[in-house]
Amino acid sequence: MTAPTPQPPTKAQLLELVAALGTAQWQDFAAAAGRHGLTSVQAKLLAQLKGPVPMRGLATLLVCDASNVTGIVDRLEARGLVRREPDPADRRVKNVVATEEGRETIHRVRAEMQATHTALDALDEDERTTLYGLLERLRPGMEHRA
Amino acid sequence: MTAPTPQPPTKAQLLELVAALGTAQWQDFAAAAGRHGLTSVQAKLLAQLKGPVPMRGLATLLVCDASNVTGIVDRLEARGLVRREPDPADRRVKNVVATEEGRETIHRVRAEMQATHTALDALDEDERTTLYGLLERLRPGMEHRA
DNA sequence: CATGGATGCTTGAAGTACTCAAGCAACTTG
DNA sequence: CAAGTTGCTTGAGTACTTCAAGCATCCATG
Repeated sequence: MTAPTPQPPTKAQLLELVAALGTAQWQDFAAAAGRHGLTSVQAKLLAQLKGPVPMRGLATLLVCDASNVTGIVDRLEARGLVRREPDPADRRVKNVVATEEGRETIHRVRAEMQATHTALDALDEDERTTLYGLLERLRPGMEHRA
Repeated sequence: MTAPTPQPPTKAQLLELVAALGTAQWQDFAAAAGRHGLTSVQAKLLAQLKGPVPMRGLATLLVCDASNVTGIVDRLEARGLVRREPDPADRRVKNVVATEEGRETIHRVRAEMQATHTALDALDEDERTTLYGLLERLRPGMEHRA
């Protein structure tokens, strides 16, 4: 390992590789979600619900218009995977929470991302640590999109 | 760097980080595409056109139904960014090629992914090489989706 | 070479995702 | 309390997506 300095990849190559990996993981996620009757967008929303989140918060997390969230939550609610609860402190706000079934479903979706899990198994602990460190350094600049 | 063996991240953490990065890059791509009047899907299709590609090939590359490609190419063709050419060897096939304007457009979109470029600039050559190597090892398992 | 079965593309129907403009309710501030 | 702000929904319009059908062309077998 730590090979004898191979040709450093160009930024373009690295970019393409990251994109390819991201796409592959997304496909894996979408396929797993599909097996549970969810679209990838619905699953992604469900994945954000560690606790109660107001509609507006979801729009921010998903980087989309609030009116879009209404529809997605409508469909998830129709399936009994989430619930809208009134916010005790502000009557305008509706907090979305995952139901027990919702939590189980998203948990299974994550567990069933076989391609992704298998891929990660190809690395040992040290490599994972290194990778994590490098990726973390990549993150900051990616966050701040106006 | 190469810190004194910090806690190795769990697979879940690593997974989440990769997902976050993928999402950030996709947002960046979508925003850049939007500035040129393209949806992210249209831009993604355009990005596949290094040479002539039959409709069916595009469906395979984008992992979607062939009938879906018809619509996307229709809209790109209406904007003059791609062209459908008959295949000399098989009259059923239509090969899609990017026009000069199409090539320029996708080139600019890539160049304008500022957040992504800035993020990659945070790494030096050695780190990029290491990262590339690790990500490449991740790829194989991600490819084989039925 | 005729015919039956693939294969490549398009169309139409139906549902999801997405944005923008408007509207209503509720909060906040002067 | 009035005016402005914020949170959510609705409605219109477009894009994306799949599936089922249909047409043209290719290919293999007899």
